Amino acid sequence: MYPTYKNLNLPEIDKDILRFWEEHQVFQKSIDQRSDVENFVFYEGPPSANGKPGIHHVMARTIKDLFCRYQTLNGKRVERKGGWDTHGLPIELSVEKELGITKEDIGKSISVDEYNQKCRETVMMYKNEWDDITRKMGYWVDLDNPYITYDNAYIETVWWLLKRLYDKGLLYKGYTIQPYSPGAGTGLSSHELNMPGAYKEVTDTTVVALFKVEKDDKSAFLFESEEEDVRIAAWTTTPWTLPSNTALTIGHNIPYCKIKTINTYTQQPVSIIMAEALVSKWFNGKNQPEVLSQSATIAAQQLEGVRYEQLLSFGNDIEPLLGFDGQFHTGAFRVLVGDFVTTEDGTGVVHTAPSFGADDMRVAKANGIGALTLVDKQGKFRDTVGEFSGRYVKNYKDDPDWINVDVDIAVQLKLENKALNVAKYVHNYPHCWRTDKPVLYYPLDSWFIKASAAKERMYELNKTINWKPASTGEGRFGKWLENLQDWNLSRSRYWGIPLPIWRTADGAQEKCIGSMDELKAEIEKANRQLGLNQQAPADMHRPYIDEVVLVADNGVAMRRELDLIDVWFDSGAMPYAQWGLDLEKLKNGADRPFNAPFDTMYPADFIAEGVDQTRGWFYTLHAIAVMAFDSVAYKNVVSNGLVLDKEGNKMSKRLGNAADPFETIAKFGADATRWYMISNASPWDNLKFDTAGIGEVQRKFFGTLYNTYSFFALYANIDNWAMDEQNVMPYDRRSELDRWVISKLYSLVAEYHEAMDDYEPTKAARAVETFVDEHLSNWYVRLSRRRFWKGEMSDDKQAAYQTLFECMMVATQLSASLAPFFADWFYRNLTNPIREKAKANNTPLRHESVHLTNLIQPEPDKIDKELEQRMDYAQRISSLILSLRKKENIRVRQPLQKVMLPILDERFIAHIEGVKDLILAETNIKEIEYVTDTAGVISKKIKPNFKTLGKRLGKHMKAASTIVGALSQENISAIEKSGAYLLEVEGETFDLTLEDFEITAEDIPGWLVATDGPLTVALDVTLTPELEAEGIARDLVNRIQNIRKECDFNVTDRIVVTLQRHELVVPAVEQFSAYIMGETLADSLQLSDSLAAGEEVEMAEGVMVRIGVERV
RNA sequence: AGUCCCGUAGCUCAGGUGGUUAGAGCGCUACACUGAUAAUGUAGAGGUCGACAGUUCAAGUCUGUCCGGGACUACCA
Repeated sequence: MYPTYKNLNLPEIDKDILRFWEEHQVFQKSIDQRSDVENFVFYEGPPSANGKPGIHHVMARTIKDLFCRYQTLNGKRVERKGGWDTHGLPIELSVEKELGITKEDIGKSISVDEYNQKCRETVMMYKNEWDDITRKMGYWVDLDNPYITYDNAYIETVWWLLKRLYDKGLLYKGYTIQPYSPGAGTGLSSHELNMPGAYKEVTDTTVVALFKVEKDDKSAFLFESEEEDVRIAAWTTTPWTLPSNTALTIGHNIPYCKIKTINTYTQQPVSIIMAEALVSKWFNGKNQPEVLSQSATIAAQQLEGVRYEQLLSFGNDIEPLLGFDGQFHTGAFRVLVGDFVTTEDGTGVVHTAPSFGADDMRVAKANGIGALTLVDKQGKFRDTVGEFSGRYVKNYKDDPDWINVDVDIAVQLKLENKALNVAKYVHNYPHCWRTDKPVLYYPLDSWFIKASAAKERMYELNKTINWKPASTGEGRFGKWLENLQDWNLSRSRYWGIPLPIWRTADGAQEKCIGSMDELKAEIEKANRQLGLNQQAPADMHRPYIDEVVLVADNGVAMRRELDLIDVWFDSGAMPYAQWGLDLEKLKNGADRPFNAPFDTMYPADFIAEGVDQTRGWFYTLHAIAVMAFDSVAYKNVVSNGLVLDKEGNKMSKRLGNAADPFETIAKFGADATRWYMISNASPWDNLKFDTAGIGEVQRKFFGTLYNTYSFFALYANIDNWAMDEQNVMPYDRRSELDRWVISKLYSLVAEYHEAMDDYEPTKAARAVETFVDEHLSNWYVRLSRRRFWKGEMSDDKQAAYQTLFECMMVATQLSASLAPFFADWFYRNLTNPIREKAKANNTPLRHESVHLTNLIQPEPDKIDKELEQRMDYAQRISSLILSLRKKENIRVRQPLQKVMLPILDERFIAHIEGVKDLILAETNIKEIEYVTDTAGVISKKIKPNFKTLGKRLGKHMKAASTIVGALSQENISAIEKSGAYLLEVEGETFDLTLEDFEITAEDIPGWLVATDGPLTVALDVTLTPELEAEGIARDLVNRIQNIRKECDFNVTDRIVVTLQRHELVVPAVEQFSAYIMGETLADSLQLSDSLAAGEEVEMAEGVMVRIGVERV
């Protein structure tokens, strides 16, 4: 017996199937039963378990899961090792929040040891939620043996990779300008700077400062008289950097000029140099100085090298900077030329303070300029800055009495005739996401990976990766690679992988450690040489590792560089670190000394994450693979878009519009949720998540499949029918309709494989949906219903059952990757009754789960495109006829005598003959008559074929269109007959053939006509008494069936019918009683003059007839 | 600021290489069907295809410039 259900309950199915999978270890079996020579390699991007899973994780993991399941069904072995990302600032932050401490407490009120211990505990805070959502959404991933980035074995592999890069000369220590948070006491990564809300709109005091030009040979041309006061104007939004100014930078192609004016603050005459394009911005406006005279254009080259007086001098020495020429320089107060200067705002001259801007540093180093760093790491002026000493440049201490030093500097400049303009300016500025204070750009020592050296190779290898969508790979990722900067690896933090580099105090000697064995050997060496008694720490984290002292070749002690490495390196190292180092291979100096099964698991065939990982995980995987092994890390990558709320807003906990994945799945089931997410839009488009859409999927797709099954089960149980896999009726013995749906089915299989192989899950899901809904349910089943309930078992009935079974079976397989629960439930409903037999015979349905079966493969010879074309005609013609019936208000139960089809093409007749019976049955019509144009009754419409004619006629097309449209019926007939036409248009002639026209039948005068493209039908709506009687007979069948149903009779119960003698029904009973009795399973049909019992039903408008129905 | 994605019916989306009535589903309205019935069919209303230019005989489709939504990246003075 096939199980039947009252209604479809997807969440309930989830639970049952989940239990089944776990009890029978279906996931494990699905991997084990495949050979490991047919690997499909998947990498899991590790989530961090210190945040709760959201609906967007369900999206990302659905994509991962469905391709892995597809490949499994397709015969591949797909291992899915899970992983956890355990390091990084978010974890540190949540610990600090929980403990109520700040960075400064670490090492004071809490030891680094305790702090890291707390991080280790906290990182798995939501592991249970993650495990739970993983199960409930049906994501198959191995969570029993995950890789964890804080494990020693993982860290050791990361060290090995770093050493490999180190040995290739790709690691270096550099002094660079980085975003730095004085409040937090640490540098910030670009990732942190881009956290939501980091960029805030702030109002800053801006100054156009005036730098007095020193008169010498170089600058002499700027002076018209001995006493002229010539100054260069430069704009800044950070006046606190002005004391640290050591240069001015101009742009090479920017024209400059000199303006004579009166300073509005001091009323003194002054000559000001700035970009010509910006003069109008600062002069002649309201409250602005007036231009007294303007010089001719001054080229940047003339200004380059001009010297000026220091703006605010406090007697500090210029700090030497290592120039690009390899020498240290202390040059200062010169005009430089840089490529980053624009005339979009400011004055076309950039105030340059090398310590507080990356551009500034670069241009200074290129030109032998030194620096002044007059602000310390706490964010306050050093003691040597006169009246500004000790003042915080921003309110980093939350001091209520804090006074903005920018304003004081501006005031001083005004008084000293050194300011052209002081104003408030609103702009976006990055803030530290932890302290909420503005970031400082500050020179810091840090370790870099010379990613720029591998830029070309990364770009080249990227071209071999299949990106979905392609634009992300070429555009966002490709462009990023083209302009690749070195990777800042250092983080001055506590909870992360320590940098494995030891240095002597003078930095002259250093050593990079690549494994635990190496570390142990080096420790022993140090113990011997330095007389220490150290042991390798059991935990490779800080603070233990910091205590290890190694020894340099010259016998000097070396200490570890205190930095940690960027957590992004952790995740990018997972292809190797998830397996760990193989000590044997390591000893033998293998190129890739990683534990098995690394060699068969690299690179990945497929990875997927959100598009926000493009420059995150996708990059770090690629960068490490290219730099360490000159390889790609993955061959196919799907980057999915965001999940937004239904209004299109970003989901956030703060706004309360974030969908809870647990709630959603509990309410709609995992499958409907998954199906909705994938079928609604391509995964790389943003999804406007609306649960109404899940409901729709539930009804439309799952409901339809369920209905189809219920229908099947109802009759299969009555007929005691079961699939006999070893005795299948050949297709050529099945009906046209059967062969049609089989053809459609295999067309679907081909389309499905193509889409899935191309990583286009949306196309695949939609194709399955269309088949199930339109072809299987709304055509095949609807037209076949009668075959299932009519009479005893026959070949035709067998064929119908087998065909329907096959369609459902394949639809299940094709749904299994995306809707794993429902598909398995469906599969088991269909196949459980024959499982034992299938096992005995070793036939395909022996598997206990659809996820253990072998996916149906495309079989081109089962596809009959001609047949599909025929059926398409049948469907469209039926539609046309039904629409005519509707228009004339003739119910479908009322038979009609005939329909006429104009024939435009001889092949058409053959096509229609094949599906004639279906059309006649569907539309309740007796016969089809083909009409050829010789009958002269059809009026036709003619149009030029724009595709063929456009190229030939070119600009005459418009005129030709008018001429062709005006052709008469006779002209059209002539063209059809001769197949040729001489077109004369605008003085030119063209030889046209039949192909150059589109001729359609438009109308048959006197008939009821409808058209759809090339198809036209004309309906004969004449009703004879006999047709009317037959119509009434069918109405009677309908009413009796309704009564049967109301009385809750079984489908197989036999009845006797008594009918009130009414003039409307008498002819029907006289002529069609056998038909009526056959249809309603009636043993007798009596007319009665006085029927008191029974039910009164309406036979026609206002005509009531009494019908008595009794079970035998 | 740069790079990329998106903008087609009230909503969610289709619309190879440009070709003349721009489609589907949902929703709405009306009618029909009724041995799949919390399903199904037919019909109707609903579109200046984000805007403006350009290329072309012909643009939803190609090019450019904007506008709106979003993501990522950034050293912006």
